[in-house]
Amino acid sequence: MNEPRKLEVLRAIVEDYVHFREPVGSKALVDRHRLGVSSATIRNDMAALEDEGLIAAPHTSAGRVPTDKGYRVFVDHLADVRPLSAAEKRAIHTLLDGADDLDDVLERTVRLLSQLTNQVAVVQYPQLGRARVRHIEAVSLAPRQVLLVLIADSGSVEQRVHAVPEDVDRDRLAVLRDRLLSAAAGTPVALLDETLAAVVGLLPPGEQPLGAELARGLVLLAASSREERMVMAGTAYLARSTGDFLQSISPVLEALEEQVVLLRLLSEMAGDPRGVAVRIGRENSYDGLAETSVVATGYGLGDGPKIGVLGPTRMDYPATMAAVRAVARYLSKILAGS
Amino acid sequence: MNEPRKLEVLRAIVEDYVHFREPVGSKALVDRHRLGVSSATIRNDMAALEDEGLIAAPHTSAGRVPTDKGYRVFVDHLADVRPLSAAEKRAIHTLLDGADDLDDVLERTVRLLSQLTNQVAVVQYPQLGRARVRHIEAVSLAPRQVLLVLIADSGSVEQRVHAVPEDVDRDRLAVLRDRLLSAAAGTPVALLDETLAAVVGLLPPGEQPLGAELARGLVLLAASSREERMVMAGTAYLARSTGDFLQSISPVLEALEEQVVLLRLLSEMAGDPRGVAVRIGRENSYDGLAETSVVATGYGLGDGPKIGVLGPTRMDYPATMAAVRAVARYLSKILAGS
DNA sequence: ACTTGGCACTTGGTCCCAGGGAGTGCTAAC
DNA sequence: GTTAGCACTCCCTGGGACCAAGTGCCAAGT
Repeated sequence: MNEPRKLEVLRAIVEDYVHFREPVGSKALVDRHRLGVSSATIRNDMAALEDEGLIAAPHTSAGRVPTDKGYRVFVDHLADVRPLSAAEKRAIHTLLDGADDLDDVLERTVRLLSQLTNQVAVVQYPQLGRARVRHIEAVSLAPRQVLLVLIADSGSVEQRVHAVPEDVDRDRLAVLRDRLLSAAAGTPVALLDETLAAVVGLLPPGEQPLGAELARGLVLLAASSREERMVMAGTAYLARSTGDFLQSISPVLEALEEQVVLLRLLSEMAGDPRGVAVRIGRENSYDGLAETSVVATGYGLGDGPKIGVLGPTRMDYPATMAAVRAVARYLSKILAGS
Repeated sequence: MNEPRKLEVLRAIVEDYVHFREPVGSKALVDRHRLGVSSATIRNDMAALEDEGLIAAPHTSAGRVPTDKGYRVFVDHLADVRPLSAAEKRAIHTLLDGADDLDDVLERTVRLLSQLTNQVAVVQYPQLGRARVRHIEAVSLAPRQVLLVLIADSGSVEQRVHAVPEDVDRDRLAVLRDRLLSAAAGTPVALLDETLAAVVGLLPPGEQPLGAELARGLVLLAASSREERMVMAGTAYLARSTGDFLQSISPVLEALEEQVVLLRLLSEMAGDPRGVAVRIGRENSYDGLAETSVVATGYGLGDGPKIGVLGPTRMDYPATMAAVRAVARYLSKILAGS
């Protein structure tokens, strides 16, 4: 058995199936690809591929369709991430330049990615956890209400009104805030807890309860934002990838609303050597996504927040991977610059 | 012709069609409702209703289906808003109590409404425009970067980092902020523009450029938040209302993503005497929503932000209207209390 | 003036059947 | 290891018959 050719056949099947959206047979294969052998030979190869579980036939006399495992082999061994076209690169630049806010940047990014891939795109907000504290603010609104603001060097700003047990005036609050800020500035948000606890211990006894309460509020703030939000766009594409896929659109929409599910999914996705991680069909532990693939990668520093695309397993992996990677890179650049 | 009975027939048709999701014929009608007359009589009534454009037949030998106009008459003259069941009321209380944040409240509310109606629910954020300024904060982050925070008595907090043309130190900024705040506190956010302009004029000449810049930033902040956000939940229900409706799910999803469209739609919706506004099918100017109805009402004070539900024209209007109204009332109460 | 039973008519849905097409697996020969 | 040929399987399509549901209308009844 000719191993390289067999893989070539798999590639051809995947490409044709993605393109024409219907099972592909041996004859069509030799017609459309220069495989240099006859359809009978291809049939033998296909039988072997089927034995290995890489392709499957919906019924006896239909062509073959790639299985999740088949896509996996395709993605791992056969797909080269196709570079974007010049027009696409231009689109990225024009759409993303001129955004101001972090919110605005993410919003535009996710729309862009969705349009590039014709699929649902999601992007995770930068995690405060990995960022460092840039600024802390505490403003007294009412006698026992304090507005706490936590600003990270990732550019994100979190704020919440926090109730405190005793009345505080402006000046007292300002002093406390300065103490907390000078201790916390520059420390990773993830360590805010210990850092603040240490400072509170050094406060004059009379100030300790209030200080502790403020510290608690700030830590809560950091935690509640680490419990992550995300933005998404392009849900309409789900409905447009009609056909058999349509029955399963409802669970997918549910998954998209259950942000917790999605967030876990994204954070589980380890980057592969080429920098883009792919989860195919049932590889996603979540049942509602059994017929969907997720292509994602991190952006920003380190193994940061994720950005990705979600679509039917029958998707154009090389193109999608390229788009995700390109957009993630550009996004990283923008965030680093601002 | 017996007018009251004709309307009764219309009601029966609407109810049955909503219930069984298939065209309803004269015979089925007399079987399921105590109309007291024979099917032939009903046929005559139905012919009349069809002449008036209130119902239509998909094809010659099918039953009749209400038209948009038919639903309109039903909603205006035949539907009494059915009170919620005790269980539903309990659900509202348990789900909404215990929310802290404004974000959290709205999030829970929209989920709740979606579950109550089995449809897509949307809620608009409170508009800063109608609220009054409670607090203004300006924090210098870097030499030429100031974090501006605007807090309204509606409970909403808007913040953004704003670039200023000259270096500012803490104290100078604090003085400026106090001037701005004391002038603006209590004025409607919508009038922030003029109010601040007046104060800036009274500043010492050296402070005017900076003051003007801060004022500009605050006005921008107010404006950008008035340009409104919204939360939604239950998109999965769209897909579940399967059938002929499914083709049109894609435009609906698009409309939901185009928040601008939705926001305009909601704000156009004038309350009707019973306090809940209904837009049926093509009454929505937006094409993508030609087969969807929107049931909405305002919450909070006056003709405030809107909360509503969106689903197929073939929906249970009385139940939906009741749910929307009940949830809106409870939401108002919660927001007023906090 | 309504209401009603009866009846002819229309039409979509379903079931069945046959034919065609696409594709496969296998075998035997190259 | 490759290829041609062939029998076989199975889906899809279209046509035809049939049925059920529903209508519109008319003539008769109240």
